Amino acid sequence: MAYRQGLDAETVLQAAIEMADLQGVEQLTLAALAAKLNVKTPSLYNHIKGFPDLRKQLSRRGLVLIKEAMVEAVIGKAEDDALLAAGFAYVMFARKQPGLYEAISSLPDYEDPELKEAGSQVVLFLLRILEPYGLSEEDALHVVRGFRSMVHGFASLEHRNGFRMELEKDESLRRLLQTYLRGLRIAVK
Amino acid sequence: MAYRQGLDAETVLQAAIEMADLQGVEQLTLAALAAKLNVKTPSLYNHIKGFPDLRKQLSRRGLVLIKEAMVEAVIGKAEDDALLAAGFAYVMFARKQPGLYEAISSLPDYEDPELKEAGSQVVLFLLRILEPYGLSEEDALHVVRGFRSMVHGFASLEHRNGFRMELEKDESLRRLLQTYLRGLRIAVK
DNA sequence: TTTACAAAACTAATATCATTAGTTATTATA
DNA sequence: TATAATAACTAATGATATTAGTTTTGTAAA
Repeated sequence: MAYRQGLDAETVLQAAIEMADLQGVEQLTLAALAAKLNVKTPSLYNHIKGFPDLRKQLSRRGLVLIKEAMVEAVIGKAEDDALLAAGFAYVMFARKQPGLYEAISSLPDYEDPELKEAGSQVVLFLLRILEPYGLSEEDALHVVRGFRSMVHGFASLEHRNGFRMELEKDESLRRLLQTYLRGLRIAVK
Repeated sequence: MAYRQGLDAETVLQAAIEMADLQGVEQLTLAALAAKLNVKTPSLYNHIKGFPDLRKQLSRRGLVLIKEAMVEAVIGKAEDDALLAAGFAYVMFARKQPGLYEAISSLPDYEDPELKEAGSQVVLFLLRILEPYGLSEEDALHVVRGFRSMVHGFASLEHRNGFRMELEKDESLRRLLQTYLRGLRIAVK
């Protein structure tokens, strides 16, 4: 009805994030998104390149935010404390923004330069936390892979209700990370 | 053209698996599947309930097969050796049948009874391997969650090219599992 | 052997998507 | 004030899954 709704790219992205978080990234369609924004579907094309592009933007935003959450969480912490905090921050993010997290983990094409860059930031952050451990570069990279596998696997399984037993989930995560870190200490020292 | 193509539910499922493994589960559509089977799309409905049902069947078959792969891998092995072998079998399965693995990890609804059952079989299998460790039931369940997180996370990241550094992937997986198992030994003994 | 029925394929139609082309109204700028 | 850029629109297209109804085929009963 009203021309000039006042939309811009960021507003569209925010609405998409909200919709993904609330109803799952599968339910995110341009049709539903346009309706939410009181606009006809084709109007969205003034602000996004298309559906795949929107999905990519979600992934990128998710990667940036999850890294920021980890950075915030490790303030004033080092070594095992920092890794534990970073791991919990990662999983908490997935809980709080499930749609955005789904967007990260169901990536369109990871070859995209912007996504590559955002992913690298996560890796570089973890490498910095590992510095005090005095690992070789190769060793540190293996640890980063291990850490990412643990937290992503945990968040992913939790998100799809993969943990159905009556058992405290935070405790499972704490034990997973601490058991790994304990093993790491022995390997090192 | 020819009536009576000789299709049945299993043939349709196999073709779907093949298509998912070859081109990714995103590319799996009823239209493409019907074309591959030399049949019109609506004909598929004689053998499947619909698209969501087909996806569910893929997930279930994947869960069954990945559990069988782990069972086969641990023959003649126990404790750490068995867990390591099971973990590698899990990841190898994801590499060999990427579409089927995607189907497992992008599950539609995990609340479905058949999927629940298939998932439980995986958990029960892991619990049996953990028996010799003499853990309490609660401890064992935490370990199962940890193990599943590690291998699923690793397979998932690897599948989407999440590991971009020049670094042997099998070695990363071996270190991840062994580091965790080492930590577990200390916690226990 | 013939007939009847169930099942597997079909055609046709609908609804929901994303996307593109072309149009109109609004805002900003020259 | 006039012009240009832009954000909305309508209309149309092609792909998708799904349903309804039809035709053909295979099988089992009479």
